[in-house]
Order: sequence, then structure tokens, then C-alpha cells
Amino acid sequence: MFDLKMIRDNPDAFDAGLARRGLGPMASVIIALDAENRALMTEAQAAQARRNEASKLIGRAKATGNEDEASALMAEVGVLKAKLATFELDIATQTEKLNDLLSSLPNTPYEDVPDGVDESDNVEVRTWGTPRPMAWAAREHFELGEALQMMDFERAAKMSGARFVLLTGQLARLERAIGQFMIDLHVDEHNYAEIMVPSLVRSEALYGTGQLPKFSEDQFRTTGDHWLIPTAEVPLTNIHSGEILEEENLPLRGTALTQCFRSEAGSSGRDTRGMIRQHQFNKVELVSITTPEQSDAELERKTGCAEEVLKRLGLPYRVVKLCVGDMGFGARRTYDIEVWLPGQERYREISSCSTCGDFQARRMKTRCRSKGEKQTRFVHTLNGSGLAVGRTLVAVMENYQREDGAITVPEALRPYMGNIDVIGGSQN
RNA sequence: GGAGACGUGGCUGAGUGGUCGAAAGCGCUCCCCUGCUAAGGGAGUAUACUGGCAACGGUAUCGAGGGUUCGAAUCCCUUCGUCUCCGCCA
Repeated sequence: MFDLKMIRDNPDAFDAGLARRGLGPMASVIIALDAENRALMTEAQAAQARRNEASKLIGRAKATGNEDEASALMAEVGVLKAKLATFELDIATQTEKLNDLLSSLPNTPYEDVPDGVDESDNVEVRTWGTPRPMAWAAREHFELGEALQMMDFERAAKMSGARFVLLTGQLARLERAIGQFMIDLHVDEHNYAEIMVPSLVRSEALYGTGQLPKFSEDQFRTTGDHWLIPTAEVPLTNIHSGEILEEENLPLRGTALTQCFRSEAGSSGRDTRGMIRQHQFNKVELVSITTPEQSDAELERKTGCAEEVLKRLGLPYRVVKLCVGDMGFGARRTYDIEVWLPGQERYREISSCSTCGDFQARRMKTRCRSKGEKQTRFVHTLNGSGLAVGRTLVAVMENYQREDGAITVPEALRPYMGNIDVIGGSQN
């Protein structure tokens, strides 16, 4: 959502931002709608002012028994009332038109975000680690998992259809261990508050973070009035919707481990094998609410927190800055972290860290104010995966696979795995 | 799921159709007084939009949305939420 004043004051800059997203200019249309709307409001408010005044006079006239004056005033107000009804209708129509338009526009990228249309135009920022040498042909995670008889896509499909998985035994435990490990790291060392959030939310929450109205097809919805969250970003970011926060308490950092649900409409045929793209997966999410001044540094910090998970697990990765065309709807700048998958011999996304500026804050009306000030401002919101649990499991399996198909448990996870150091192999 | 009660400003809490954006108290801010401490006096203290260079105005908001009325915090409807009792349930 955009600031109308900003569009009014810098129409060219606004259109330039849209242009980078591949959209045509909108500023003049928006400004015209807004001007029309404000003119209507000014007129309507004048009429309302007179109505309020007259109504008070009626009260006074009645109190003093001046019935003639009262009925004259009532006649005047009757006329105003009819006028006001049409004003209200016009204003409502105009406002809706304007809101529909504004809420469908993606956020404008920051200047340092590279141009480009898809992921091939992303810019590598840094890499960490080197892939382990393997003397055999590296297997993909589903080959390993199925051979271990701990990963079952067919039986999952029996009850739930495609894009679901059944993990059993040590792999189920590994999934759980990875989630615990990540949450503990972010809570104990990165100063995030641990939060348990609802997995079902109302449409207003999805509107607040930008999934609605445009991306309803990507979500699962209940027959009632709820939607399954596609990411904990939704509940975590919406916690403070409608509130005015004290700036001295910012930034607020919250983390949650939740299941995420995505319809994956439009990705049919992509990543059909294995756990990379599922309708349901676990993810640890990192959300920050900051002042406008803090958000740039917070994005770097957050990305670092996510990277730390991979470092502790000894998983090689690289960080890329997304180009304009690959960024999400609400983002102004995004870093993706891509982990090395030996089975695919390529880096795959395992985290995405974004700053949304005040884009979401405007939608959900989260403001801040420094102590003693009267002026409020919209906060900045940031989100990032820290990390996607399922994909981390994939990465652990593929990077730590042994020639015999067993999987070495990374040191950091052993306390969460009953201190075993290998999954499969002779000891299982 | 059944029955009922309630939702007012940072908090407590008045207010059942008229000058109420809203009493009072608490809290908070500023000022005055007071040689510490304590107490006292005065002023101020919501948000958004909008008009104006500004000074200063206007409009809306008493959970939310709609309705009745010349006029609604007050009446009616819908909805969301909270609480109590019963039932059910992890």
C-alpha cells in the first residue's frame, strides 16, 4: 500500500518504481481519483458541518419552546440530508476504486536492487563453504530416504495426494531436531522472542501482509472464514496490527516454528519429486518490526541469523540479492540464501529475507512514535526464513550422505537426536 | 452447540436521544508553590482524514459495519470479541 501524499509529491519517482516492476504508469490516474475524492470530501464535510450546527440549534430551539424556528431548521437539514446521501455514495465508490487500485500494486524496489526479469538476473553476494568431495555419484534426498525406508511419498499420496510426504523413524526425528535447533539458536543467541502463533487466520491478516487480495489462488482456505497460513510471516507480522508502538521498544523480533500451507497453483510440473516443493512444510520464520531508520541494518542482521544456521550445520551456501523481477509482492529488497544440494549439483533456495519498508505497515496500520512526540509514523517490517525445515532436511541428507546410503548427523544436531551420529547404516 | 451478560479515551469508570470527543478518578507531561521527604495549586494529555503559508479550523471515530432520527455512546439489525452457566471435547 502506498502513501497518497508521496505519490502526489513524487509522481515520477512512483511511476519509475512501477516501471522497474514492469508495470505501466499509474500516478496520474491515482492522483486524479484522489483529487476527485478529496474534493467530494471537502464538500460533504461542509454540508455535515452545517447539519451538525443546525441540529444543535434545533435542540436549543426546542428547549426554549421555539417550535417555528425548529421546524424551519428541520426543513433545512432535510435538504442537506438528501445531498449528503449522494455524497456518501460517491465517496464510498471513489474510495473503493482507489483502494482496489492501490492494494493491487506491488511494492517499489529500493534503488540498489538489480534490474532483471527472473532468477537468472539475481546477483550473487557471497558464498560460504565448499561442497564435500564424494567418490560416488551423489544421490538425491528422496533416493536416500526411500532406500532408508524412512521417507514415503506413495503412502502419503494415498491419503493426501501429490506433494505430501510421510517421514518415519530417524528422519522424522531429524525433521523435528532441525526445527528445535533453529528455534533455540534464534531465541538463545539472536535475541528473537519465541512465539506460538495460530495457523488459521482471517482474510484481514493476509491482506495486511499482502497475500490478499491478489494471491488468493496460492492459499488454502477453510469452508469457514479462515485461511491456512502460507508462512508464519502472516501471524507474526500481524501481531501488532492497528497498534501504535513506542520507538524505544523497537526493533521487535519474533520467531515461530509453524507448518506452512501452499496450494502451489502455477507450479505444476516443477520439483514434482521429493520434498523440495510440498503443500505442507515446516518453517522457522524470523520477523522484525523496526523504525524506518533501523530496517536496512536489520535486514543484514536477519540474513546473518539465517546464514548462521547453515554455518552451524556445515552446509555450503550462497547469498544472492534478488533482481526486481524475482522479488515478492511486498518486498523492497530481498536476499535469498541458497544451499548446495549435491544430488542436484546446484544451489537451491532455503531462505528468503526481505524488507518490506512500510508497505505492510500501511496495510495493517502499525505505527510507531518516539516518546514525547505527537507525530506517528508507519513502522518497517521485515521477514525471513530461518530456515525452511524440510529443505534443510534435504540439504543435510544430501550433503552428509555416505557411500552406503547412511547419513551422518551434523554435530550441532546430535543433542537433538539422542546423540546418535548416523542415520541408517549398520547401527540402525 | 444451548442460555445469558458485556464491549466508552493509557487505565478505572460515569453517561439510555440534544450544546458529549465524551464526567470523575488514576496515570503521564509542563508550570507554580514548597529548603530534604511528603503534600498542594494550575494547565495540558486519542487517532485518522481534510482546509489553511500559518495562526487556526472542519469531518469522522464510544469494538466493527449497517439502519432509525432533524440529531445516536445512548434505540434497532448484523458482525467480531470478552465473560458466566450448561453441554461436548484434545
